[in-house]
This record gives sequence, C-alpha cells and structure tokens, in this order.
Amino acid sequence: MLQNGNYEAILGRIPTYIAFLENYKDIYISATIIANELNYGEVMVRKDLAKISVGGRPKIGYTVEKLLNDLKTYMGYHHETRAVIVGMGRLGEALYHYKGFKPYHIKVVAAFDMHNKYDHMDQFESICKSNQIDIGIITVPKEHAQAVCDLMIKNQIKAIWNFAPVVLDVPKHIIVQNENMANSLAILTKLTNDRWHES
Amino acid sequence: MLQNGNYEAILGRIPTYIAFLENYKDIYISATIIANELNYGEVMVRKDLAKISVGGRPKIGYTVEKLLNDLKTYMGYHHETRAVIVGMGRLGEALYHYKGFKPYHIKVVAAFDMHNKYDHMDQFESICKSNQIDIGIITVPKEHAQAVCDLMIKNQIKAIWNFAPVVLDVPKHIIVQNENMANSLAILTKLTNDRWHES
DNA sequence: TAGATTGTTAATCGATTAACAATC
DNA sequence: TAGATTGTTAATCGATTAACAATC
Repeated sequence: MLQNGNYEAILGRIPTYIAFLENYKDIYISATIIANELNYGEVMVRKDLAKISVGGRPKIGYTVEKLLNDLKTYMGYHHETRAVIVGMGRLGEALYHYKGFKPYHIKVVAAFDMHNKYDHMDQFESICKSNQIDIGIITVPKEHAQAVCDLMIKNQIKAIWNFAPVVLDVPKHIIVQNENMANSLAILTKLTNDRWHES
Repeated sequence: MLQNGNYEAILGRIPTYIAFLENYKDIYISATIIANELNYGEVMVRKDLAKISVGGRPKIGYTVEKLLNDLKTYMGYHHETRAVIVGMGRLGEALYHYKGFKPYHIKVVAAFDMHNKYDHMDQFESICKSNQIDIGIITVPKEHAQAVCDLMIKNQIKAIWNFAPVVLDVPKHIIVQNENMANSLAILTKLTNDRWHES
C-alpha cells in the first residue's frame, strides 16, 4: 500500500468501498454491512459515505448503484488518465501487465526501456508530446530514477509514482507518491517481531 | 507505499532514515540535515530520533554509526525473518528477485506455484514445518487468496503481506498488511486530477 | 410502534508543529 | 560568546470514536 500518509485518510478507503460494492448483489447497502465486511468502524464508514454521497435512508441504507456511481465520480474514474512507465524490469513488467488498473480508466500509453522489446527512450519526448501524459511510473534502478524523473517533468508529466528507493527532487507543484517495497516489508517485519517475540 | 495507516506513522519513516544514513559519508549527522534532505519537518525528525536513539549533542548532532545501529535495532534488522511467497506470476517473480530486501535480514525460504519451476504447493506443509516461517507473501489471483491465507495460518505463519485485492478473513492475532497496487494508483490519479483539473 | 439506520455534534486520541529552555 | 542544535513542554490539527437526535 501507499507508504506515506500525505493524503487524506479517506482516500485510502474509497477504492476498497468501490471494489466491495462492485461485487455486492443487492439493491440497498448500509454502512453497517460495509463496516462489518471490511473490518472498519461503523461510524467511520457512515461518515465517509455521508461526505461523498447523499440519499442514505434510515433503516434502508444507500442504493448500491447510486452510491457506487458517486464514489467513482469522486475518485475521478470517469476521467481517463494517461500514464507512461519507464524501466521494464520484472517490476515494470508486472505493473504493465497488471489487470487491476482497468476499472480506473487508466491507460498506459507507453512502456520504455533501453534494451528490449518495449518503446525506446529515444521516443520519450515525441510520445509525450503527442499524448498528454498525466502520470509517470518509475521502475528503473535507483541510480537512474532522478534522471528519469527530470525527463518526465520536462515533458509536462504532472505526477510520479515512484518505485525506486530514492527521495526524488521535484518542484513543489509535482505530486510524488513513493512505493517502496522494502520499506513496507520492513514495517511488517517490525510489527511481527513486536507482536510475537520480544516485549 | 503502505496503504493503511494501521501502524504508528514513525514506522513509515525509519527505513527512510536508515537508507539515507547508509549512504551518508560523515561522522556526525543532525536532524536538520536529515529533514532537509528527506523533505520532512525538522522537529518531527528530531522527535523521531530522540524516541529511538540517545546521545545527540547540541551543535554537533548524532554519530552516524550509533544512530544507524540504534535505528536498525529498533526495526529488528538484527533478527532474521523468514518468509515464503505463494503465487509466482509476474508480481511474485518481481518480489522474489527483488534485491532491496537484503539489508533487512529477510530470507525468502521458498516460492510456491502450481505450474512451474518453483516449489510445488504439495510441499507447503513440510517446508513450513522444517523452517519456522514468520511472514507469508500472497501474490496469487484474488480467487485463491483466502485459501492460501488459511493454509498459511494453519502452518503457523504469523503475518501476511497481501497483494491480492481482497479483504482477508483472519483471526485477530494475525497481522495483515495489504498492498493494493490498483488502489495506490487510484489515489494518485485522484490527487492529480484534483490538483490539475477541476476545482 | 419498535428498531435499524442515517446524520450531526461533541469528545477523544494521536501525530505534527510551535515555542522555548538547555547545552555544547 | 554566539549560534547551532538537542530535547521538552504546550498548542494545534486532523482523524476517529462516542453520544444522541432524527427518520423511515
């Protein structure tokens, strides 16, 4: 999951609500049921829903269809987002082929690498110019991450999803989200050791 | 990054401090410098360090070597953690081969899949029995995630790093950390749209 | 009607930031 | 000494939880 908490907490939950509702076969849904299924606090879910949708009825709940649509609108699913990915090692390939992005109207326009069957970096500028790219995904080795990042910004990319374990230096209008696998696992390890060993 | 905030915020920063200090070539380091380099608040860094280490000296700062050691001890880097991974699709392979876990004393003991060159699921029980496994990594398709999870718990695995987009049902003493790529990207997309388009 | 559920207002909790004293 | 830095105490801020009124 996202490592930082530099965004409103509610944003981390909405995609989970959406995924749950996509598979929910009924006309109405209550905050109570959602909370139980997702192991969230009941009041928290109710507040989340109230913030984003309207029309929940006492004793009945929300219409699944309307709630789902409101949640998707809030998250911007109806607006296509274009991305490019740079660095087609194993992780880059895994992301490139990942099916789970489909519902989000995210289109990976190009996948770049120096060496293989993907788009060559020579074409980076021209591909960015002919498509308006919103998000750049960085999956190169850490030595090259800053250079790739600079190139992305030079080509009007607005946000960066960074899998390289480095702190990128960017102008402050650029949004960076760091996804650091080693850090995530380190945290889980720490929590596990605390719970099961010392203390 | 980790998506949930169901752990102390400081835990998300310590691995970043460690990685920074590993590459810092000097004897002393101050909270001020760390904060500037990592784009954190100065006071926050000072508080983090004070919580975990001792011996920072006014005007001088901390000894890099001692601070680094204290941070690593706190995170449990000195204690070997054993993991298994189930589901060797592209993402499973990427994680299995990922170099970044090395410094954390995490050992991936086995990698399971039904179909290919990795360990076969038939051997799951026996491998878990002869090694004491701390963490199970789930990278199977979502349809199989709960079954894999159940099997892990049955074999005394204590914590689960779950990449499948499902809410796992586990006894409450088991630690689950969800890593949902689609959710992460959805959040970044939302933040980007908010900043650059509507509003 | 009684009970489930929504929605709102107040309280709590934790994390971050601000202010400042201590120290090398 | 003066200034940089630590460490502490108080204030702020945001998110979650609790309490409760409204409603179908």
